[in-house]
Amino acid sequence: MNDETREAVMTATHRALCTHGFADLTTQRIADEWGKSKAALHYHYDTKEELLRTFLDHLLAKFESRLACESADPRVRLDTFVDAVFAPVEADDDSREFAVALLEIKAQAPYSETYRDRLAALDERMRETVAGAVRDGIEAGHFRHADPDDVARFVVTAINGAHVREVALDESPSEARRLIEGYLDDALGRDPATEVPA
Amino acid sequence: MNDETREAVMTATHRALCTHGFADLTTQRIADEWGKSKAALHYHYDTKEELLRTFLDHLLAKFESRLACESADPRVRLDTFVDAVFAPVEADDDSREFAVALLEIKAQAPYSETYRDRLAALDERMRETVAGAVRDGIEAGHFRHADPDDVARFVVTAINGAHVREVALDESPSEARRLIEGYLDDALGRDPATEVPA
DNA sequence: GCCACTTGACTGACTGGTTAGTAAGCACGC
DNA sequence: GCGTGCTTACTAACCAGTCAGTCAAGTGGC
Repeated sequence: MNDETREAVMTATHRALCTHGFADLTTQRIADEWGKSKAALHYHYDTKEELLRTFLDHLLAKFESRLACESADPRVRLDTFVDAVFAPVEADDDSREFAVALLEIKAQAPYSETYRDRLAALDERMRETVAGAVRDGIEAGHFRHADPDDVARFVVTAINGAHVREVALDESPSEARRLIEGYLDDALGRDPATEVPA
Repeated sequence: MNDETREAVMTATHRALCTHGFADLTTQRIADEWGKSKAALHYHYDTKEELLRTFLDHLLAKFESRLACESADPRVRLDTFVDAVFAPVEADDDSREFAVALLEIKAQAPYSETYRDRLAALDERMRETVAGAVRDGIEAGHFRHADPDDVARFVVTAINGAHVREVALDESPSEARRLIEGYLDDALGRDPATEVPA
């Protein structure tokens, strides 16, 4: 398949997903967004499931690339992580719709090993990012002593909670972000990083 | 409608929901669990939506009653709350399946004002329970000073997160419970309550 | 330069299956 | 005999996936 075609289908899937939600996402609607026929979609992807699997991989790869931060300062790495999680993707004006669709996917994870695996990989990546930064920050004397894995798990759990609340209660995530940052300050006794993020 | 009939339909809905999940919950499956025909359901409830609205009310009323705790000791009230949230309902051996279905409902909240309203009411109830206990605990000198609303919001957010993780990652909620209790100890400087929960 | 053929991308019409909701009629207690 | 509670049989809509065929862009032989 053409790279250009692939990208167009991924974009169409994303738009159809945001417009109609995961539960009402049909191959017809993806095809409509794409501007081609439903049969053309089945020409490139045998089943709807295969298409969605590809889409999810595409999505998580993009998100993981946003988590990457090479800074040597663990305080900067932690700040960048929180930014990456809470800031909407560039040029994506339906980040709210996307959050909705993502929660629908999370809710379907018990019925699909594919989804579960992808989400588990993403979760591990997030926890490792936080735990690594906390560990390095303690070692460097920036943070007070704490269990890095516990802090990471708690922070990511709170992020998961903020996600549900944004979707199910239509609550702005900014409140949750403030509380999570407050928790990090208390738990780690953070001194503010003076470096600018790389 | 008969009270007995109502209860039977609610139980059937609950079972069908746990067995098939929310996305695959059909009137036929509810009718099968009930032991009557699909048309009999439509005799009592005009639409599927009306039935589900009734079911959700039934469900949240039951959960709210579990949150009720009359103890005068705020430490006991807080413990009871955490117990109520994390302990599975009595005689409910598919609490995991129910958690799955509940997340599916949360994910559908953006598309249904009914669901959103019910979930918002439940959330407020939970936050008030925690905030009230924290406020009283501080006043009574059991807890160190902290913003009761902030603590409540953070705890409930973490509980929301634990819920997603249980469903999407198949993670036991016990780990999250430990972290939340640890947070409460740190944030409030809790001294253990010696009373037994009422 | 032209013809026969292949290949990749695609379309429109269709199939089989599933769904919420409806219609018409039946049993039974009062 | 009449309403309440129910059944069987149906409908209209919608869905994923299939299929036969179209079209354009090659490819090789001569």
